[in-house]
Amino acid sequence: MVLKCCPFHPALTRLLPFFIMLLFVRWEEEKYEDGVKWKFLEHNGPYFPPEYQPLPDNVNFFYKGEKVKLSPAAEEVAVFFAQMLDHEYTTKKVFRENFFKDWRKEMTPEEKSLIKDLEKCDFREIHAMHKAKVEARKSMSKEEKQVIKEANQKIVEEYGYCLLDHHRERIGNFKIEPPGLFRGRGEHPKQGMLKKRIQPEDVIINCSKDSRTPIPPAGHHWKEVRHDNTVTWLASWTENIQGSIKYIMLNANSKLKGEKDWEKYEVARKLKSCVDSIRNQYLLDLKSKEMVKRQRAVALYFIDKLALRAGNEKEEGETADTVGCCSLRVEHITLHNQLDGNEWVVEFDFLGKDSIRYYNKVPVIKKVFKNVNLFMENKEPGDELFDRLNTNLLNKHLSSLMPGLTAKVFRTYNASITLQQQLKELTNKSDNVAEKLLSYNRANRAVAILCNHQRAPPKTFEQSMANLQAKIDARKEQLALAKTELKQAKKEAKSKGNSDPKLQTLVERKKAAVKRCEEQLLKMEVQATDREENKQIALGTSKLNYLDPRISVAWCKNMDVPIEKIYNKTQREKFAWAIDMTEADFEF
DNA sequence: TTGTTTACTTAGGAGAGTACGA
DNA sequence: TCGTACTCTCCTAAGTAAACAA
Repeated sequence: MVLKCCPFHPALTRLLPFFIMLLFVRWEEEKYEDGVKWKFLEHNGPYFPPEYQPLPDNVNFFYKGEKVKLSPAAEEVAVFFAQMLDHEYTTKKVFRENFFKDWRKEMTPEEKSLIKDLEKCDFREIHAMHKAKVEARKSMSKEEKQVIKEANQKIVEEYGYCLLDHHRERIGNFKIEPPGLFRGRGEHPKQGMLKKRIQPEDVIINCSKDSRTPIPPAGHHWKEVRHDNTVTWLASWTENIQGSIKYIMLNANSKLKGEKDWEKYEVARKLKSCVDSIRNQYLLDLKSKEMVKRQRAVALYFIDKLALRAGNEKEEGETADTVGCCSLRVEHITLHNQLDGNEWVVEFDFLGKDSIRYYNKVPVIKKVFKNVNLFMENKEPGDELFDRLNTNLLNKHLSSLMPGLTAKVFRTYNASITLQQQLKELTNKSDNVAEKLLSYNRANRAVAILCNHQRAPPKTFEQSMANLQAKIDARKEQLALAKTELKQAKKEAKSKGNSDPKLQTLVERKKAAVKRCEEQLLKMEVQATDREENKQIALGTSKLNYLDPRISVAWCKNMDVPIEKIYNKTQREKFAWAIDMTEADFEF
């Protein structure tokens, strides 16, 4: 099939099998024995943020209106707070309390005994200095910006790459996270706490034995240097807020990540072939005598139909109160026998990952409805809906149905299959590229809605919408005028018996003007619709994480749409494997 | 069986960079 | 040419899930 539509020179055509083999090798070369991720790994270690620079003498902190010279450690933390003063969260009680508590830990005994009330602290000079710095950076000349850019380039060149099994690979996040005040998402109980500066003594380096070990910054040493080739990370450290481990890993365009991504979509495609029998099974399980099975079946029904996340249990008080499917509580569900003309409606209202609200009213089958009703009986609002179920149990069951199957595979599968269906339904080969792209975005949007990928409406949204509307109105007026002029021209031409060539040309010109106006108006109206529909929806997340790129590549090939129209440079790099290997007839 | 640790993917926001229209 | 609006990149938090420990 490659050959039959191949546009290459015959000599190249003969070489094609070789190229294909090369591609194959590039993406699927030497699978190592189980768990081994690499044989050779060399890098220069992470890049550390610059040391703290104390405030100049003319910038001061005040307590109860008195100038106070803070010790460097206390001053640095004060600066973190001062920099955030424009943000709403510095007004939040939890944030302020956490900050003040951690700030006091950095103070000298004298400072501690003096500074006892955050309300009496005046950070305004520090804040002003910070704002001035930001302003100065913005108004730098082209040349100054160029100098900074080149310095950054140099850092990337030195720390941004590693050598992994003969390939020079980009590192995703080669910089150690700088210290600052922690801002979790949503109502995070730890917001405002001090995120401490990471020292080389906190960092574990991972590289191969026979590589050049990264050299720690002068006067420092690493916490540990290990040689574990069953993991993909190059360096790690433990963060002080949650005590979780942070990793330095490869960029998404690396071979290792690419292979993993490809595998993910292959598992989802495998689900396609057995999803019917899995669905039949959980529908049967809805009637099971065992409560565990019925709960499992209902949870699976939600995960499959609504693309809910698994919902691991989390430690209370450590993070914002969010849930997924298995951790849903009674208070997140309202049942309606009848609602808006539908029977058996389940109303969901809960905060999911990143404290993004999930709100949905879903008509379900009667058996599911009755089961949920049963699960809720004799429970308090704060009780778990699925009290016999957890993600571990659910995934154990799933992997027994299909190797590699877990709850999150359903999200990938349903997202990708939805994109493929929507693209088929919405696009016509005869459309122009703009129309095809609108269809693509609509298909993408359908997936984003399914997965509940939201964003905050852009701050300038109302304004920019109003601007666009003003433009539309102006264009409408212009169109009305053009139409009147056309009418007038026609009338004049007719009065001359349609015989004056000059008047005929004028009529044609006016007709063209009307047409142009109508087209522009339509384009703007489409744009307005698109923007309005996209107000609170983020398309990027599904594109990057849930949609098999081969669907999009094949669609581009079929529709003669350049791949650059749907994937930007980073996305093309990440999906290079798909762009290389996908034919127009690819089916998810 | 249950809790803990680890490794990895998924996520939205901020700010930098770029394009586009007045 | 400038300002504004949109896009992209970076950042790092917040999930999932498997391995391991008790």
